[in-house]
Amino acid sequence: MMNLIQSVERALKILNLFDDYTEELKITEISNRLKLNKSTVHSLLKTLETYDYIAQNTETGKYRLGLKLFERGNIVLHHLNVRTLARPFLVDLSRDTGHTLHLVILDGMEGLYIDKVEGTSGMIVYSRIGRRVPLHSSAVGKVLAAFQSNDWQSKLLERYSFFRQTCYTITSGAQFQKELNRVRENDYAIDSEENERGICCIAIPIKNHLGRAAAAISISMPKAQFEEQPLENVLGKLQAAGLSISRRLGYLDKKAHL
Amino acid sequence: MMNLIQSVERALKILNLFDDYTEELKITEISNRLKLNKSTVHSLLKTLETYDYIAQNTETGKYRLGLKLFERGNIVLHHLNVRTLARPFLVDLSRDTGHTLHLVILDGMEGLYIDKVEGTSGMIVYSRIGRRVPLHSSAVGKVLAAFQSNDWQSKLLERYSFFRQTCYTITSGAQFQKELNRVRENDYAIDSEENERGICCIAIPIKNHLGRAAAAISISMPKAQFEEQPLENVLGKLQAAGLSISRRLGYLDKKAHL
DNA sequence: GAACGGTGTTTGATATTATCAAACTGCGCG
DNA sequence: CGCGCAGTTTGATAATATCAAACACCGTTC
Repeated sequence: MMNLIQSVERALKILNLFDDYTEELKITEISNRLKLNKSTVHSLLKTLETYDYIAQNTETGKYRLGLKLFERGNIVLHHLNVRTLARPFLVDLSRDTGHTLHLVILDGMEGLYIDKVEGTSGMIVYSRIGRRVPLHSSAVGKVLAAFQSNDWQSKLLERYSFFRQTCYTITSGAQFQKELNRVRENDYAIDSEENERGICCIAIPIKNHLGRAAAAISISMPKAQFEEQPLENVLGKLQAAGLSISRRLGYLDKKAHL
Repeated sequence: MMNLIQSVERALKILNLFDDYTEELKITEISNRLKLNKSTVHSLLKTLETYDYIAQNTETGKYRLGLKLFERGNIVLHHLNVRTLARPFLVDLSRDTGHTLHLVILDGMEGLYIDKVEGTSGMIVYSRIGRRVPLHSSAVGKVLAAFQSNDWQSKLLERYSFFRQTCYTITSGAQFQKELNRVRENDYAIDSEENERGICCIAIPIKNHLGRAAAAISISMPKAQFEEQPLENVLGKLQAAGLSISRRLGYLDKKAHL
């Protein structure tokens, strides 16, 4: 098909190594993990450093991610003005309910957290801006998938692997298809311990001018609280916020043809 | 000195092209600007795209920055926990005063915006998270430079170019040195139309355990408002916030030896 | 204080690999 | 229909990334 450039690939693989490691990496560790010669890694690192994509700790000699990534990342973010539109709503919803709110967009076959407002309850939610979340086991994922075109959904179902996260996770394409249809009808999605034990979420779509989901907002809470109060309490507030944001994005309330 | 890897350099230069251009770029435009062969650029772009650092608009064929940068950028951000510490203070200060607040860190010989809270007054401040600001013409820049080591300052003054931004900009090393000494004594800095006509700023340092500036916070307002009310009104609030954040970073109130 | 194990760094011969021009495809427009 | 202008693919060529090995440095250990 296509010839990728080896050295660039390797450079990007180096950047990707820092995925879960907030810690700094030694040059030898990088070369071991990527099975590359130490001096090759060194050249790559020095190139990345020159352009500020990597920085070296002058004390220890170890390497860490550079500030350029941060700078460039925020330019990307600027494209996604959904975030600035949504933020005040997330803040309000979090204050009203005490729970944690997330804003998530679709990226390939995953959801990508682009904003988060922590609740006051202090419940720990395993998420972070920039992290990813599966489509089949999360409320936001279901919403994002539900409001895409039928063609997109078919392609997704062909390729997707429904790995199990908890004992409640949806693990078949047929089940997921039914769930998506239900989400389209209801205009919201539920995750009841399907992604993480003890945690339940409600999510609603942010729709664009085509009626597709440009993003999804979710509220996360412990199972107990989710069960003891009626769904409508919080769902109404979520949907009101979702509609306001969607309208500002150009959504026109019409029935979308997906 | 050192051999950088050409193809990686070129790939990073492509990413850097998107600096001020939120618009998408055509492959031919990229090759013109970097004076590279079209097919070379194509290979580079496809490699970057495979790793999600570049994305192609399927409609127009044009290229834009990819979401991976956003993801990686937020990992960098996570390192800088100054931001999470400072944010609530910025929000409060903005609500109290109605003005725009900025959080800036030192990166090389420039300031780098890492957070911003817009004021309610609706005044337009030309800044954005990820953007850079000169050290010699901004209040935050003066603060960041003032609270570094003497060695660092000497090196800065040797190399720095004091370009003019407005008719009030400091344009000589001697002047700047005097200004830095004043900032060290007062523990705050002023920018009165030195960076942008009509805009004045007050900035204070966030200090680390060594007494160095880990970051700076500034408040921006129109010249008229800056002149009509006494400085102390807002300066006191800023300094209180600065001290709280500095203490959480390990600052111990002692006189630093810089 | 000499030898060791651990860093990151530099070197230079080698063949792999990125590069370029040119040809190709596909789209929109007159 | 044919022109112009996109992005893409091709393949010969030479430049360039790569590797192993040697180097320099810093602590530790004997």
